[in-house]
Amino acid sequence: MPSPSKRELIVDEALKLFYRHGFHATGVDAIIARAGVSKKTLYSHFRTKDELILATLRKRDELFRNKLMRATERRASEPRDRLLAVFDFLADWFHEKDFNGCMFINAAAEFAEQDNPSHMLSAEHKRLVADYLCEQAELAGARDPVALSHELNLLMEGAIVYAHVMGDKRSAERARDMARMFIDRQFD
Amino acid sequence: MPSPSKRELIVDEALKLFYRHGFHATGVDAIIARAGVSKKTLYSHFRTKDELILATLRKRDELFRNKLMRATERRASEPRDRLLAVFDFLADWFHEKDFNGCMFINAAAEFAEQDNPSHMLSAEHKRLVADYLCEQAELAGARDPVALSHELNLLMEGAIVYAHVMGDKRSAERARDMARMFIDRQFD
DNA sequence: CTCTATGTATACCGATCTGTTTACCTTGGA
DNA sequence: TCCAAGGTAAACAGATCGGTATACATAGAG
Repeated sequence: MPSPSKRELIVDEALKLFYRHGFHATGVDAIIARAGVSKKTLYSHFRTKDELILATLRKRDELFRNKLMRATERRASEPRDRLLAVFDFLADWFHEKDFNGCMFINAAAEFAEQDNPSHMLSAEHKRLVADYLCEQAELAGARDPVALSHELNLLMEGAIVYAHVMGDKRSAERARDMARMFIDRQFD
Repeated sequence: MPSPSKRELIVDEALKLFYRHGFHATGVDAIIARAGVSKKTLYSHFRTKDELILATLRKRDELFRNKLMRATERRASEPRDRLLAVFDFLADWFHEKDFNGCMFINAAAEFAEQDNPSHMLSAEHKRLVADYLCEQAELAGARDPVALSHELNLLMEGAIVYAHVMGDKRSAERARDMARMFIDRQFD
């Protein structure tokens, strides 16, 4: 049976390359070269490149949401404060040297059809982030947690686009200021 | 000298294909086939595919901003109302059958480096849209037109991402409701 | 020691990519 | 009528694509 560490190695390198250069622009040859693995090994773990892309997106989803949850829970202990702390997490993320936007927005751009598996997985990721926000909003005792989570999520997406397309990293602070209005409105 | 109508034909077909399938995934062979033009003709008008991509993005920018301005000015005569009408334009756009997100967000996803010409052109497009919003905010007599235009623009980007990645077309209405708060705040 | 599993390295497949070249056609103007 | 401009169709070049196959190395278990 295939060694799990090889598989992980491949996914990790694919993650970096897909995120930096895009999915279509990254060939499997580049991935195996960086992973130090033969092509046969790659195709023993993944039937096609598309399957590798899906595995990569799943790992990215797991890593990203863990990072988001850890960061916000480290910054703030009260759920209501965590709703704001999400935007501090964004600010840090935007300033990472290899920031290249949201990988799932990028994936949806390259796999435009709504029924494409990679596109669907991207939508699922966004839904899971919104679920986390909703959960925190509930814990905070917001009047309408669902509506609030959608508002905050929409602000996050806007900030990410601003930061990536226009290179304006202050968008995290702007979105944070905007978010405060919607949070406060839930607790008057 | 090359006939202008041929060039236009090529750009128009490239626009459709790039928007629908992405830039890397669309080959020049598909473009010339759809345009009914020989490869030599394409390369007499554009030195490389990248140059064609840039010309395509320039045309998209022109078409999109004209459509945005016409639609908002048709819907509302007062500048302050136009700021809200932008989100009605978004709603209509999201419901077009060939809606595939914002072509410039998609371009920035495929050409991730900030100094890539296509990425820079995408940033410029976003800046020009923000300029239009700022102009309308000024005409409306907003207290801080620059800040308001950034807020509205960020809401627009968020709504677009929501609509494309998650397929949630109601995001235009949600963003509109959110926008009202920031607009009203400028005129108390 | 030997067999088997797992891996590497590499050649190869057919398709497709961007871009060039060749040969031929059509059309308008002097 | 003839010529040049601008076009088409198609072959071609060289690289790269995703994916397969072959040959060989290595290491652990019996």
